[in-house]
Amino acid sequence: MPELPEVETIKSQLDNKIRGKKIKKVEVNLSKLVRYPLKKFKKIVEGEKIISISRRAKLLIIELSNGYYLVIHLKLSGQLIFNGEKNKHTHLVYYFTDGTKLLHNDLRQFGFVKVVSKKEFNHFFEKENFGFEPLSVKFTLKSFKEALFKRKKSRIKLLLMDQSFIGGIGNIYANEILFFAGVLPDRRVETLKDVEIKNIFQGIKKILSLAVKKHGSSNRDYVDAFGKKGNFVPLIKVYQKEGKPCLKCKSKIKKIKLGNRSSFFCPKCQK
DNA sequence: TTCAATGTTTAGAC
DNA sequence: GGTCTAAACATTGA
Repeated sequence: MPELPEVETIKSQLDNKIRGKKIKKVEVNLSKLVRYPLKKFKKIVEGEKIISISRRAKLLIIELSNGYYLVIHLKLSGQLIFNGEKNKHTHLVYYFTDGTKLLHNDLRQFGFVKVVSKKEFNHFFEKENFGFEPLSVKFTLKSFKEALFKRKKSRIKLLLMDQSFIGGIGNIYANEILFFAGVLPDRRVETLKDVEIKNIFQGIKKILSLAVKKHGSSNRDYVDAFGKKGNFVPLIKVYQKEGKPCLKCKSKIKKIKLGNRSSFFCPKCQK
């Protein structure tokens, strides 16, 4: 579940809780999550202080005092919980010198932790080739239009979820943004009118910032850094609402497959 | 028992 | 090169 709002929530909470703490020991119960030689990983992490926590797209970045960075992706079901209770999906535990700890859980085991040195850091993100950071002030209507112009044939929903186009939007928010904008998910970029592009742009900003404020969506497994669920689910208008009446016009919400993912929309409100 | 699920990557097709 | 699809990863719950 972690899309931008969920990762952003965890980032802010962890920044508050673990910045400045020193890692005494790291326990690894499922080594495939660690995309780095295990012995080296422990050597790099143990004994270091946490300098900062940041986010790029859906990645969480923990900066260590020795110049290394831990780059974490939660994929579908990852959780980072401060001082939580261990369970059978707890694959990593960072123990701090003050007696607190940070759990990394992952039911589906798709997530990962990578180690990146200061030297490799810029190169790493160039290689990842993330697009716009949607809540940044640098992401403007003008830059959005210019980028869209290069992807004329794409279907708009697939593009919103394309991390090299714009970073951080997943299936839930892509559906919600297009409902907000009144645009059908399978529309080709070249058919979009100017006002529709503007509405999509505003939808990106509005939906994502509202979802950050609500600490994200807990549809299944997502919890924040305190193990609590997010509060955006009651505000979801179309995602997984197939057959339910549209909140605006009472038409039945429809579902189609696009790029192997479910897309939900109101056939009357979205054109 | 079968299917779908929040994300990404890869292979292959046109 | 742009774009699309299916499959793979692992597990759960409907």
